[in-house]
Amino acid sequence: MPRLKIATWNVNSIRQRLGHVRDWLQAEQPDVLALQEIKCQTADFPAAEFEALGYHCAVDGQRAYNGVALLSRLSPVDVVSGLTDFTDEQKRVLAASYDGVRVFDLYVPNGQSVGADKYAYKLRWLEALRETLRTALARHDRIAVVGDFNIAPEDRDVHDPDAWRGQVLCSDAERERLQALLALGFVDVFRRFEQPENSFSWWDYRAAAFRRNRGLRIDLVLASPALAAACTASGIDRAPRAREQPSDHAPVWARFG
DNA sequence: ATGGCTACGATCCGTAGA
Repeated sequence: MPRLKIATWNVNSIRQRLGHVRDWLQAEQPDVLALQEIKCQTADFPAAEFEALGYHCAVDGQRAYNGVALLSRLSPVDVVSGLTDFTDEQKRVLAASYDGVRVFDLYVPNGQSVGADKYAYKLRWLEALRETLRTALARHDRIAVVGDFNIAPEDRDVHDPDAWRGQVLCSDAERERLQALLALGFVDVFRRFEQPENSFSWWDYRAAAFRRNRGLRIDLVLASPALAAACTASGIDRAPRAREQPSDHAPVWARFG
């Protein structure tokens, strides 16, 4: 089992957040950093900036919305975009292997509101994800599934569970689909370790939500059984969220091996 | 008080996020 620090960060535009990401890479030295909402075409991704820091880039971008990228110390192997048997114009999934560890970078659809067309798309998308991961488990022992899941797994992942109950990101149907991933054997490694109460990974830009710690934990690191057994630590780094012009998400990381 | 803020791509507002 290689020693790996794997992290995920929804950066809400890589062009707006280039300085923050560069600083965080240098400070935290992750082996793999999965980015979501890069919001640029693949050709416009600032790959040279990261290559200068010693990172390889695998990118699946699109104009204005969505877009995912994997930054890594090791060269990515067997890079695959998208879910299997699910046609999608939206760039939300990128997978690659590093020293025998398969990493899936996900930007799960937001869903807008319960009952909306986008919500139905989100649920279908999560069902296709389950099939993709079920197939992957048959091929790979060590799998990390990381990203912006846009689902708060439990009430303790929500600053005000009563206000959020039944709302998008917290609805039973969404949580059931997340549980269906865990039922495949994946582990939410953050909860394998002692964590502060009210640990969140996203805070609304509005109403001073970060200062008041009114957030949700919706960015996750899931690990297959064999990889979870090698997990030694996991956490959320709130520091970048406290900076000027932050992403609304914080980086979430886990150490393996 | 059902909003608040930020980014995009188009303009000076609409779409989207969560």
